[in-house]
Amino acid sequence: MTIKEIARLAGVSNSAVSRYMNRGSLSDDKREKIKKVIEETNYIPSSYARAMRTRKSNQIGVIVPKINSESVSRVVSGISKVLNEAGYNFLLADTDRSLEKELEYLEVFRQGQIDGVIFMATIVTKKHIEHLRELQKPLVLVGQNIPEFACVYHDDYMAAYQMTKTLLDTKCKRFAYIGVTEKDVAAGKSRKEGMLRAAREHDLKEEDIVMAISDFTMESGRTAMRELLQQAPDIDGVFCATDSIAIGAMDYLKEIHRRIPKDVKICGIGDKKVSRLITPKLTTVHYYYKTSGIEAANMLLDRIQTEEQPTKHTMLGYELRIQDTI
Amino acid sequence: MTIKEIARLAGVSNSAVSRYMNRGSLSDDKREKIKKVIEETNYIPSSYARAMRTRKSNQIGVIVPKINSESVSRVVSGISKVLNEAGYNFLLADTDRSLEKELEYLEVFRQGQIDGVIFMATIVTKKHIEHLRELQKPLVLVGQNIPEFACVYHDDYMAAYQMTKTLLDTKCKRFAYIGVTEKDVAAGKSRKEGMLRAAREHDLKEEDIVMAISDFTMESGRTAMRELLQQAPDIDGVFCATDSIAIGAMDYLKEIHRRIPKDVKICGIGDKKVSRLITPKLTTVHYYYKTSGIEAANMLLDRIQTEEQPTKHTMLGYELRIQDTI
DNA sequence: TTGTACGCGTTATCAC
DNA sequence: GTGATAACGCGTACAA
Repeated sequence: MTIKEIARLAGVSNSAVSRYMNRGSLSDDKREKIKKVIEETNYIPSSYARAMRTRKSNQIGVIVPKINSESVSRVVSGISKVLNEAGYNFLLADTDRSLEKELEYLEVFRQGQIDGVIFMATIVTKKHIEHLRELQKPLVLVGQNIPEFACVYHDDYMAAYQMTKTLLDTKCKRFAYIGVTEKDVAAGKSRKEGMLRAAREHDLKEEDIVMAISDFTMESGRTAMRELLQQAPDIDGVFCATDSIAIGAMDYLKEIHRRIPKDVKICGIGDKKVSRLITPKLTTVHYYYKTSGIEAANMLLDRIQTEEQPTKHTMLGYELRIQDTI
Repeated sequence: MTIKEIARLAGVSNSAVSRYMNRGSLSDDKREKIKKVIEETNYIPSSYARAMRTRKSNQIGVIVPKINSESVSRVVSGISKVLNEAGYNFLLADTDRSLEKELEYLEVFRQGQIDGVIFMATIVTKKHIEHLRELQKPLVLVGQNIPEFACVYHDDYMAAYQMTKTLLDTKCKRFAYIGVTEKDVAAGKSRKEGMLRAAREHDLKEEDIVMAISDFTMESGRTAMRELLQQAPDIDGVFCATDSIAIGAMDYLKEIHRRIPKDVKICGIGDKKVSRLITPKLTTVHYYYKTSGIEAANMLLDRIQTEEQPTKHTMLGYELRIQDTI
């Protein structure tokens, strides 16, 4: 069924049918005729032709590092909610934490039928910046603060500062930090710097702090904890850049029968659901992941609908969740 | 940049450029000329025009009940892997467990630029069947077994049977079951029936079993456990249809100081990551969620590429994970 | 191998 | 308000 056939069957012109489907401005009798024919034939306009003609797909590209991760899937859930209500669909690109795949998808989305892109960033290289510039489509970053582009992110620096300060206030003697690569500015660099500020305020020098770099898995957090203890067996306070790391570290501490929080205090960032299920309950920082997805999607829709927008930066707050590991 | 302009700049015809972009059959000198012009101009063919012309979008629609759920996000991760490697993108539709939204999305995907659909089903009503029939596009269901359509699902009946049997073999006296609505055939009906078979084999009649219906949340599992204990305080064995329910139930049991597994034995299905993190570790059944996503995506690609396929049904096995709650 | 010409289905433009 | 017609950009049958 094409618009042409409908027009023929209804005894009107193509344009009349097109008007019927879109705005209006049509006499009532034609409207009736067309309505009847369309109902009889179950006519559906070709979204292919429409997209080609209007250069609008109503599709958003969403790039995420790992969909089967709690924080990411919560962000996506927020994005989904907003976009759907606005009549948009979205293509999900899961990069499995591969920087190359991120670049590839930016390219795919640049070439494809995509009205805008939400990019949940981790490590942002120069190449990333170049690709983002070349995108030439409305864009919002989630999770990282890049001045040049519109962003939604959390206050990692202050979150880490407050969490560390709270930990150090409990007067632990030997303080350790397990972070992630500083190439990830939000989770790596900012959180480390926040932690360092709190340490300084407690008269700790950087060289007094036992530190390790982990990746985003529990297993890696576990290993880091083990290695730190070999280096400094008297550790009695650990701040971890993420909950997964903290949970992995706790797992090891339990295994070697260190009591938490009596022997070792520990805390993280992210407030994963499991934090409240394990024993003892992990002290952590709540992040508004779903909200950040909602904010990002709304921001993107703004940018799509009204051009010449200034790049907006939205920084979300956080909330300390003091539980039983501190 | 259009194909026409490239042709003009290279001094060849449109079709030569088109041939260059697609198959080949072109003299080397023209090939060179075109290549040069394309590189200079950064020409990218319009995916809109191409999609319209070929009626292929290379886009798959994926409908899921809740993306921020561990099992669902694992399935999606599997789907993503396969589709991306095959050069497909996918639109993710998160229905938040709303049956209406499922129907809406089936309609959106029917009308839209979609080459095929993967539908992760929960409750399949007659309306669903109708919509699925009307879809007229390659389709694979995940998680439910509907004879009429291609499906990938787990052996819920046997998984529940084996898990329950193992639980009852530990000789608990008062057995309870917390399930989900039987409208969900896979998680509700099949698991219940598997459970019942094991119960019968242990000479338990259906009326001897204390039962409750929960939804898919921990909170609901917690409530169900509390209510069951009011009804039958001597419960010493609980089989839960999902891990989330079991974890919620455990949370309540711990709160009222029932020892697990000494006072009450408990187990679930799904093998969520957290099952191994809580104390005691939950005995459960491992499901191959990511694999089911991979299988479904491969099956769909088959159906897209070769028509006149018989509807295939793939049932995946499972693996008992006997841990500390039994 | 190469180029011409047309079709895909819609929306936009412009006369009436 | 209405209808003919021109784009939109690509792929391809067909003739050369």
